[in-house]
Amino acid sequence: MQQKTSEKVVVRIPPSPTGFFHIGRARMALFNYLFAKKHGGEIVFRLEDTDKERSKKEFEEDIIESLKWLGISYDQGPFRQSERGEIYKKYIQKMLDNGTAYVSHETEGENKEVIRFKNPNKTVTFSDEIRGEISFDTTELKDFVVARNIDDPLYHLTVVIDDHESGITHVIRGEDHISNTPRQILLQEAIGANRPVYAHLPMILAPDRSKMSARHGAVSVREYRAMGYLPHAFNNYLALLGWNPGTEQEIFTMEELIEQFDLKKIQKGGAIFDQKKLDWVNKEHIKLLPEAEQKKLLLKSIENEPYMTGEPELDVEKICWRYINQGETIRHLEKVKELLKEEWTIYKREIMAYSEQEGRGNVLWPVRYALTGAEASPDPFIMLEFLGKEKSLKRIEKAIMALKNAK
RNA sequence: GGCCCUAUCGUCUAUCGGUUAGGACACAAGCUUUUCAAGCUUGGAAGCCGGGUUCGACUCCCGGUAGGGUCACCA
Repeated sequence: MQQKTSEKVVVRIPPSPTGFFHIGRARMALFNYLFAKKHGGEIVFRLEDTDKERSKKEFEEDIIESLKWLGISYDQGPFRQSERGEIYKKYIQKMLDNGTAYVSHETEGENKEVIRFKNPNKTVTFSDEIRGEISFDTTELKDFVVARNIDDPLYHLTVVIDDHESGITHVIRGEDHISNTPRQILLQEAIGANRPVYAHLPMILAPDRSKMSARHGAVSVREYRAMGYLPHAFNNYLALLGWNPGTEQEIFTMEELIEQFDLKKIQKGGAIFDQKKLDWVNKEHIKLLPEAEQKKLLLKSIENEPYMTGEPELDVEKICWRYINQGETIRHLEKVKELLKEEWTIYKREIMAYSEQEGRGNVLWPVRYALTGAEASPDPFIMLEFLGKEKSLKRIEKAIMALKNAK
């Protein structure tokens, strides 16, 4: 049965702690979050750790931390499937009793006996919010295994039971689950669960259009976090990967994302992750920050530059701007040196006035270059501020000496 | 291979039968030099192929091709 739209929306974020939280899962969590918030719904956070071999506490912590960093909160959980054995057992017993599952004697495999689903062998048709109607003939699924034994259920069964128990109304997940859907629907029918609304999102692809993996560079959220991206910018970019509101807006706050989000506007094809565009989105978000915050970020981004960690090496040729001669450059630097003796608000204004008069580049370039010895760096005033008066004066003096010696 | 999904600039995308096919990132050129976590101007760049339907298809239908997903006692 399809859920009534008047019902309260309940979605789930169900990662399995078998690896670091990666960008694909982050985007899936984001879309669930946006959808739930948009409709005033609830979010259930569930850790799918039935694979005892591969599930690790370390990964569980990484998932929780990553969600927190992204600002994706949840209303219930985290639940761990490993702690819900009694619930699953009850359902398996029920299935065994009503004949929708049976104990099967195996000739191959690890166990002599497993629990199989009694497949009614029919065609299952479900409606996907993004792709429309999808049909499968489930005969090829055979009587698939649903549990190793009554205490050891497998993925598809636990998913269906948990979704049912949590009253999940919308399953928003990756495209890789499309072919899992019919067997889960069969299981829902066997345990008497409602059918949620399905929405299968396209995948994030590597630059060669293959599946994203560690081979293709950073894939875990923790790595992007370490690289210094703003969480809101990261969410913004992830949201844009496969979705857009149909307008030309590209930079969104979380609130705007929630406000404008719509499952119907999600793309059907996979999308390549483009770090250059992420950089741009991040930059745009930085511009929205208060000036003090921007300076802090800028300072952090250059903390390892040679001119911050040590003394800059000056190339005498590069001190002068374009065709301005050395004598004139010395004169400009001497003037700036003198102006620098004033207080910050004063000298900034004075130097600016002086360079407007003498030609900005003629004055500002030598100053910036003297301070950093680099062709690319933040502007001279920012550098003056970061370096402090004493260090700045020393470096300008050094540049003047270098010019005089070169004469 | 079977089944399923998908297909517009290099990338992310708009278009929902009639547009010079729009925007953004990236790229190129130029300007600017408080410029490299700026800004401005300009430029090149796309409907996978073949059939239909229609007065008219990027848009609807069918076929092909390509890519992706999935076929576990993993999740």
